[in-house]
Amino acid sequence: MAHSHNDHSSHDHVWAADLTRNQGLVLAALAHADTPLSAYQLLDTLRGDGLRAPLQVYRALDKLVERGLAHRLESLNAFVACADEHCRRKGLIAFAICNACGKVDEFADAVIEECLGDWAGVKGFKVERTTMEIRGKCAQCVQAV
Amino acid sequence: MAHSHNDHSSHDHVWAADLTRNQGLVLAALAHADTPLSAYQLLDTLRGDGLRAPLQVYRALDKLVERGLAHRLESLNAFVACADEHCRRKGLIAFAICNACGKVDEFADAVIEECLGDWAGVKGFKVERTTMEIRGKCAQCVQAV
DNA sequence: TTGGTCATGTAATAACATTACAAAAAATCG
DNA sequence: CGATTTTTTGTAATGTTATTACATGACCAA
Ligand SMILES: [Zn+2]
Ligand SMILES: [Zn+2]
Ligand SMILES: [Zn+2]
Ligand SMILES: [Zn+2]
Repeated sequence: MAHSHNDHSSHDHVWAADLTRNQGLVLAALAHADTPLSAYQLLDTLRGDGLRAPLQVYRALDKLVERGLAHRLESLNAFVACADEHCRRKGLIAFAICNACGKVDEFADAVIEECLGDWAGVKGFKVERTTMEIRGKCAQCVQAV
Repeated sequence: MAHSHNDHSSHDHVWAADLTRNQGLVLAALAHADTPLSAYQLLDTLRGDGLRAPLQVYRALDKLVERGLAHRLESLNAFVACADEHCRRKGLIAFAICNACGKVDEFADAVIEECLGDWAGVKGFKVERTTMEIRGKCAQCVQAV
């Protein structure tokens, strides 16, 4: 791979060892943001690191999402770093997105997943992927009147 | 309103009486489709009826979605007519979308909604709107090998 | 060395959605 | 009724998100 292993020295986390340079840059940008970022926001953020075209970002995002290191929020057309290193061992993931401050809370719920499994069993539907996004106001923003 | 009350004679359903012409056209197009349609697909479909610009479709969709007569599928950037005349009396709505044939099954699940309410209660999150979209294969397409 | 696979770079284009402004139609009210 | 206000419509331009097509370079293995 094209990964040169000398670009990540300033990062807080140990990235999956085999990320390419572009993937590492995108994941780092997502991890340091406190709200979701669109592909074009990522591109702007990373122009200083040599990224120039949307496709470079989209390709990196595809891989990161595929590996569960990042998630796409369909209702925002934006992306977040995975906030839970165990989320791949869990099943369905849900996101609570604050419409006021933009912060996202990632969580898993076994009961919801079970409900879904029941429904799918009855209907004969084969679930491949589930999007669950709750929009509203986080506790902090509710208090802030 | 601009509704002239003479355009809907051929429809199978009784539309909400106060739809405007554009809203009626868009809802009829969605209702007659057997898969979700994007705004631009709707526009193409309705060019013969005089629609020319994306905004005409988007405006109609906004109203229809606001009133619960149509739903937006975030993971497809597309829209469907509401398949359940009582869906506005229920709470959370989920959509099972077949990746093979494109058909969408709209359903409500009280247990999932309750889980969500519990989670929101604990977290102090004020839920405004929930998107739940299950992607996979419908029974028919699973069988079709 | 050669061929295969994966990642990258670049340009162009497609698909989805909104802003801004003007005009027409409908509802409201004295 | 006519005057006012609100809603809907029409149109153009623009902004945002995502993909296609094609060429190149890096790595690996036969
Ligand atoms: Zn995660
Ligand atoms: Zn908030
Ligand atoms: Zn519905
Ligand atoms: Zn199907």
